[in-house]
Amino acid sequence: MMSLHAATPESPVLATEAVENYLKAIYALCRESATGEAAMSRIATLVGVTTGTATTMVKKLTAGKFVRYERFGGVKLTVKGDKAAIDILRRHRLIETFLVETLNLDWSVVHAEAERLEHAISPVVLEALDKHLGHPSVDPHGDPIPDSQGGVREARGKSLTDFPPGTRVRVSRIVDQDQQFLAFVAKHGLKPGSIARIVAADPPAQSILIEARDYPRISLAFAAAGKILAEPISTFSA
Amino acid sequence: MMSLHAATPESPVLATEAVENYLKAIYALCRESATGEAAMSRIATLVGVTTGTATTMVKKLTAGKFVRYERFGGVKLTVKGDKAAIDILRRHRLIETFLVETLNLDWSVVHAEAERLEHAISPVVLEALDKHLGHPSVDPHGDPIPDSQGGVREARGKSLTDFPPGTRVRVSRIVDQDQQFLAFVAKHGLKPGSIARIVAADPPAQSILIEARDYPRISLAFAAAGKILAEPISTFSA
DNA sequence: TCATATAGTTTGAGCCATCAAACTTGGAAG
DNA sequence: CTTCCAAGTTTGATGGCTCAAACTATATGA
Repeated sequence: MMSLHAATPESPVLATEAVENYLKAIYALCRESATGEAAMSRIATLVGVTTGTATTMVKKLTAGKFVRYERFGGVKLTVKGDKAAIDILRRHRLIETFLVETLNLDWSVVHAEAERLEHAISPVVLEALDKHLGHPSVDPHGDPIPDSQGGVREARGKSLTDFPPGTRVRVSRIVDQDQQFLAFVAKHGLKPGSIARIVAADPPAQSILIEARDYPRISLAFAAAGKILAEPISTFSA
Repeated sequence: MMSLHAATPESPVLATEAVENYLKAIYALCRESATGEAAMSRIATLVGVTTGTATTMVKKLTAGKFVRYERFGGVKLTVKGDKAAIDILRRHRLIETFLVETLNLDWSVVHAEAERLEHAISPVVLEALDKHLGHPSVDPHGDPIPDSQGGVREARGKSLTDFPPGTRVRVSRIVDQDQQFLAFVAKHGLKPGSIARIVAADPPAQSILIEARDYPRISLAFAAAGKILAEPISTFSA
């Protein structure tokens, strides 16, 4: 597995904590953008720095062959940058899983904790953690955990807004790390693995009515429902 | 429990990773010095910087009220600095214990790993870890783990060189973090908890002969034996 | 086509932690 | 006493990351 903790002679750019954070941000932005490129201002916002700082850093990443980019153009990960980003993702998600599974921390708060630890964990500890957890394939939010070779199996599942009323579904993934939102999701029984039924859709109100098993029905704005992915359940299974 | 992760208004000195490392070093040096003070050059060596850098940093620690010191004088921890150092020690030792107990990593390599993680772990995660481990009182090296109030119960036990030949002892602590030495200790069955018998002492050769239960007898230089602490066992117990 | 707003870039500065090298102290040995 | 050395301090510089503010390119739309 590739380690970010060794500066190779051919690349003078250290994999510092800052570098790792930029790579993570660029990876996420490339995923969700139509063009597959990340805009400078989005990178800056996500990392939490000014755009000037982001420009400077992206130039350094370019020098280190982590990204491809030219003045006023979009930023794209190279194969090397992609590998590095996936490695960070693996660390982050295994740590989150550990915090929930082994330490019983609240599902909705582990993201921030993992954010700090992911930069300090070595390959040796990481693999021991992976083994301890039984080589999990998804983290507590339903996000896929890349394997040690860097392979990512994106979770299947469509957004809750895409199911016709009446469908019974199993929640598979929550695509948002906001603590408030995650707490809300947990409170209404919509964590990954939960079973729920789409009661109705109300397009004028931009919301749907949903009922998780053993929870009262609630109405959910499209914006929120869109961040919850699920799979339909045939009434016969489970 | 005191957290180093919040800069309080009254102290403009951040508890950065560097600051934590200096505090740990100063704590260790004050313990083992006769005067209870740490010499600048020793601090520099332990932290791994030049003495000039250490001087600069100690001045900053003084400004932050972590230590007391004046030009050309020794360095001493204040109550605040002592608390901070003990907090770091607690993090370090709990992490080491976790790495050995939960992740089954080799006893002799966990020190370096803990060194990296101790700066990234938050109070919340730390307390969860402590609970998960059952509130252990010593780490794998036999070093005491400070409790969450900052109390440290130093382990009892005398150095192996202090027992008369024939004594049966239980190893309680290894006072050295060198990976080589720890591996040696493990290889000959002298980890904390092990039972051994002092076979003979050979003052001219500056060594003792010792035999761990189920291991062949070995000869051990005073220098090495001095770093292994143990308690005598009455033949009736265990 | 031109003006302009928006996105991006550059520059000059600062902070943190570090080093090398020049300098200063204090004490021990003669 | 004086000398001298080891220990400690200071200074000037660097690298990494950041900001604010001045500047520039691009695209949109009038």
